Amino acid sequence: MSSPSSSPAADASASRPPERNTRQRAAVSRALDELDDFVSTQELHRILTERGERVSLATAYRVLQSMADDGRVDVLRAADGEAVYRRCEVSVHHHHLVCRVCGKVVEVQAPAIESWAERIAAENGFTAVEHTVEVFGLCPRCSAERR
Amino acid sequence: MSSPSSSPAADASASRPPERNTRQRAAVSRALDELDDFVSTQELHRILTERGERVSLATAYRVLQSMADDGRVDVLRAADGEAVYRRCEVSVHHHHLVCRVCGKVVEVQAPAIESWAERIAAENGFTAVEHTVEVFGLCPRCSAERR
DNA sequence: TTCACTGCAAATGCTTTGCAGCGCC
DNA sequence: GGCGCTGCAAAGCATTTGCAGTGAA
Repeated sequence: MSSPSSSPAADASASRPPERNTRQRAAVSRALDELDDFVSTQELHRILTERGERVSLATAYRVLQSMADDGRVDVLRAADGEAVYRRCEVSVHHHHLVCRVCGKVVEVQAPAIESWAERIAAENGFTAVEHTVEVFGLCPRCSAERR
Repeated sequence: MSSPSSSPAADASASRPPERNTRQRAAVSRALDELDDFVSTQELHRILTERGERVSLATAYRVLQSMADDGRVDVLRAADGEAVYRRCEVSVHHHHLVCRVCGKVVEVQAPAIESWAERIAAENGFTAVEHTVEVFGLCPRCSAERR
């Protein structure tokens, strides 16, 4: 998901120009460190703006994209197609049970999933594994209203 | 994402207005029957047009969306955020192991995940469950290049 | 000094919507 | 006939990009 199939740059950071240390990149990186969940570029930009950090939306897009290309952040697609990012190696790992009608969210643990992901990745020779599991459905209340 | 091995048309849409049998809906449905893979609305529209089936793009979007709402098709998000659809109950449900550098994808089975999702949803009173599982890491080749 | 990085605004491309006419039930 | 369904064109939105100015190395 980081780099779509057709991407010619299969050899990651092979011959890419050096990266400069700018105020904007530092701000994005810092904000990601403080966030546990996935955020869209729009959300991250709003957060930065509210903090008084001046980073243009276009730059936020460019920074997050370059971080994703280097594998410094994980990328997912929200249900509505918006791209959402999260710093890798997150601390407290958990998953979400989300009501697709009212949006209610329940955090759930899944030790079984963790080991499954590790095993299946190993079987296919993958390393530096991360995973995301989202379960959608109708919460008790919305289930009742549908009836 | 796609409903596990549960009942297909589980809850017949509560109190939604009846659905009419139109040439356009039939054309979309027929086209989906003949397709094994996921297709975006744009692709489906192009296919219909090439066949001489006159269905506007807006209608294609509306029909696919209503089918998705009723659970008659599964919806996924392509890497670029485009929504892709596939008729349900066809192929086996599976998940993806994705390389975050080169984008390589390996399809994997996860019967354990299916039952786990069902169980955890039930424990919280959720119904009409669906889930998304994304596992990323570095594929064998990219793992080696990073060394 | 060099050239990657930024901001801004215009441009993309997928998806949604307002409206008026059409045709299934 | 009523009203859901269509087509068309006009938005909406997230995301990308051209360009010229700015600043890190």
